[in-house]
Amino acid sequence: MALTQTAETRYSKPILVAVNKPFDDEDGLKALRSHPLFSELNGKDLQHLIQQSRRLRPGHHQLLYRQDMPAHHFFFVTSGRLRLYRLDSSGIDRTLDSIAPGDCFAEVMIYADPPRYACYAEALKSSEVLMIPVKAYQDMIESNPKYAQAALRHYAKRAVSRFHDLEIMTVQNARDRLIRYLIDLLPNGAEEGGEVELPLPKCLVASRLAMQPETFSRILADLKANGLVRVNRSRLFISDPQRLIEISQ
Amino acid sequence: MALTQTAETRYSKPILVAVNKPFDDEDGLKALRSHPLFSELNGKDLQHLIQQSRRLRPGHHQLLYRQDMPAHHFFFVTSGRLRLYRLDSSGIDRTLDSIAPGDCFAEVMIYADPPRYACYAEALKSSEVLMIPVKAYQDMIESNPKYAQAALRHYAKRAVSRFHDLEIMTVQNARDRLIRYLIDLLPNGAEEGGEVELPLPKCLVASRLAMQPETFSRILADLKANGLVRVNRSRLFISDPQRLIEISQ
DNA sequence: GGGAGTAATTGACCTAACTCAATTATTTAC
DNA sequence: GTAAATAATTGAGTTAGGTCAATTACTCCC
Repeated sequence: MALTQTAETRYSKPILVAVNKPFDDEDGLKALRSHPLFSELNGKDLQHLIQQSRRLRPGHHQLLYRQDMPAHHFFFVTSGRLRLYRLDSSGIDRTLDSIAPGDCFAEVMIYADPPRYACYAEALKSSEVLMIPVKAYQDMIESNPKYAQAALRHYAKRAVSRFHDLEIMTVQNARDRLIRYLIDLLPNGAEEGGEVELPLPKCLVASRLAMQPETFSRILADLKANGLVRVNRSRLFISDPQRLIEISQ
Repeated sequence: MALTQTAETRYSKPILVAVNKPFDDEDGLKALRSHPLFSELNGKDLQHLIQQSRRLRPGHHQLLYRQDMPAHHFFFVTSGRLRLYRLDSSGIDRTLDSIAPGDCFAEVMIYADPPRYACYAEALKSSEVLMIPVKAYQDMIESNPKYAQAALRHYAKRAVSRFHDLEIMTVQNARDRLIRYLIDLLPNGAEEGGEVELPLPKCLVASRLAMQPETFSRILADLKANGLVRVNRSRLFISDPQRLIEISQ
């Protein structure tokens, strides 16, 4: 596999630059087709888009882009796990989002002006990612305006979901933020209990929720002691979400 | 002015229901035309949209909608000041955004499914707001696909800006969140100093930044004592943003 | 313009959450 | 498979920021 390495940071492995490699994976293609940004595309347009894209296979801690870099591509994940984060002047690393297979990321930069990445993106384990040129997608939408409807729905949904993330962060205490975060991970929300898998290692969930790893650990230990969650590594079992919500009044 | 009052809450004045009233205000129309969601529309389409819309004139503490209500309209502000907030189970009120003339709000709900408002919206002073039926805007875009481009740019921008808001909230200490917030209010960012007006009363800025009003007051007093900001009511003068950033390492 | 209600400030006190440190698990890399 | 690196947990001590309370300053009405 032909890869070249460019710039490096003291926090992560160097940025990965892919040499063209066909995206012919059956499962990957299927996943792509089921994403709202691509599901409306006809076979020819999708094929054309894929031809202009490149496949990346970043490993653990490998950077895909860094904040403030010009954004010429956006990404679709077919396997693995990634995270978005920012670094402030004192080098503190703040996790903003986790990315799973089937997700798109940096896609909002398609219409940013100037198009620069708003954060860093790194793989948390070996992943496979399709790197799509912004221009290719834009051109396609422009030449086929009916595609814009689906994109519009996607972008609006993304804005709503960021708004929701923001809402959690206005909760003033760490315990309640964590509870809100866990409830959101449940497939049916607060409706019924279930098992959830933390999408990030605990120390990064802590960072995402603006608390220290020690605080995260203590809160979780306390919820466990009170029979509110059962913990097995990064899998949590929540039998009664309503009770969790009650104690977070 | 013909208005009817419906449901009420213990937090705000009742929701305002407008009876049709033409939107023929020169300045208002001009403001609307300069918003990305409307600037591309031709005169006829814009006129048609306005005809289907209603004008509201909410007063202080008047509610425009409440969270979880079905969202049939979105809004454009021509004068005044509003805020978006959520209420949690214990009745704590968390401010999520401030809205100024020239802004649109609840517009992301156009493509939500199901379309329900994600928060409350209330006027902070007498304001004038255009209430646009979601369906009217959707129909117009669908019949005129080239309009979708501008909408797409707007939605993407909105998603980026929510992401940025989220980023501030991952900052762990109250002082640094406040500093980041102030820098963002400066017209040129950290580039050069200037005067900023808080878009919300101080107690609501505190709520927006997940801190208590007392904490806000103390931090601001401290920044003032250190010559970092000069304070005059809700107007703050920041002469040296770089110094502010430095101390927030 | 005066009174009611709300917002802002300040002090004293307290506690949630941070820091530092040491130990034990768990991953990752060779 | 084993060593090295990283993540998680737990304890002890400290502090930022929350809480409660009292005072002052605004703002919005009538």
